[in-house]
Amino acid sequence: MTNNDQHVKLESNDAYIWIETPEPFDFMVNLDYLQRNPKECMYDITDGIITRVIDIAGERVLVRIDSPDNRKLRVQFLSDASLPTRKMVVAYIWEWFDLSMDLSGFYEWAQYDPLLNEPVERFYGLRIMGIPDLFETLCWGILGQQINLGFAYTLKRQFVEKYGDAITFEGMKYWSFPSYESIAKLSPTDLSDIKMTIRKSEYIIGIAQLMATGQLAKKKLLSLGDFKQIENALVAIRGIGPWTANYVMMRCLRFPNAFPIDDVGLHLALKQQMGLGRKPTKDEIRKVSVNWKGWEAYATFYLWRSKY
DNA sequence: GACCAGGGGTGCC
DNA sequence: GGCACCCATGGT
Repeated sequence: MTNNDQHVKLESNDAYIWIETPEPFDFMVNLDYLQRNPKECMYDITDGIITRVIDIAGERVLVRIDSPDNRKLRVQFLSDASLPTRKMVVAYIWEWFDLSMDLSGFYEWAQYDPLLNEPVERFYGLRIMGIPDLFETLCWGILGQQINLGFAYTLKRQFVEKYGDAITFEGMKYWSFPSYESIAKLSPTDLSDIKMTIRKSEYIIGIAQLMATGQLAKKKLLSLGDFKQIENALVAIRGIGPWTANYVMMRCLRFPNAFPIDDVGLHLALKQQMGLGRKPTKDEIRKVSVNWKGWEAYATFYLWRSKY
């Protein structure tokens, strides 16, 4: 939580907080990823400036993030926040942009990989933009199961606007994700009016209940340590299969070797990069990903970006 | 009206 | 563990 202190100048009366980012980092490339879908409801991006709420243990802080030099992150606080809270907001942003990850080991070989050399050059400085909150990641993963992304964003927006809270600033609403405490109290039919299937409602409410009782928590998962143990613990939960487990380990738990191999987006990107004319089989994917050795999550993320 | 979409559960072998 | 089958719902 404090490993980023050395990169941050923090004084309580500063108008801005600056975050030094490690090489390689390209703010615009990461911003382009965040802007991949106009239906996104968890933040606004206008003229290269991100505005969003960051939830710190129930305290909702509205911030703006930009980067005049495309390298350092500039954070402006639009809500009053104590110094400890500001530090936690910075830690959140640090994690959001995956700034603890040393990418040199990835670029070292990826620039020579026949499927990755193009994406790696085109998106140089891209990091896996994560979802630090476990409940939000799990919900997003389940919402996205077996439906097109456009509809998934619609579902998320309806879910957030019905059960989340908003801060209004200069006429705009900025949302925070619904808490698992509030979702744990719902019954599956409560969500049917926002076009969520009963099955998905059951999954999400069940997970909210596991988190509300403390049986499921990010720290608890991470404390298991071993990759396979964490994956098994996730898959044991109803509604979480191999794809969702690896998706969560990739975007929330920050395992660079997480690999959602069943992902349709990955399949389509590989179809294009491999020039197949059809989606690759699982065996073909296993074959071409042998060299990705421990960087499967980053390989997947760059391939996702490549299919545009 | 097919077919597809950033899958998962269940039952069977 | 691997496989077939069912499940829902909006987009195209």
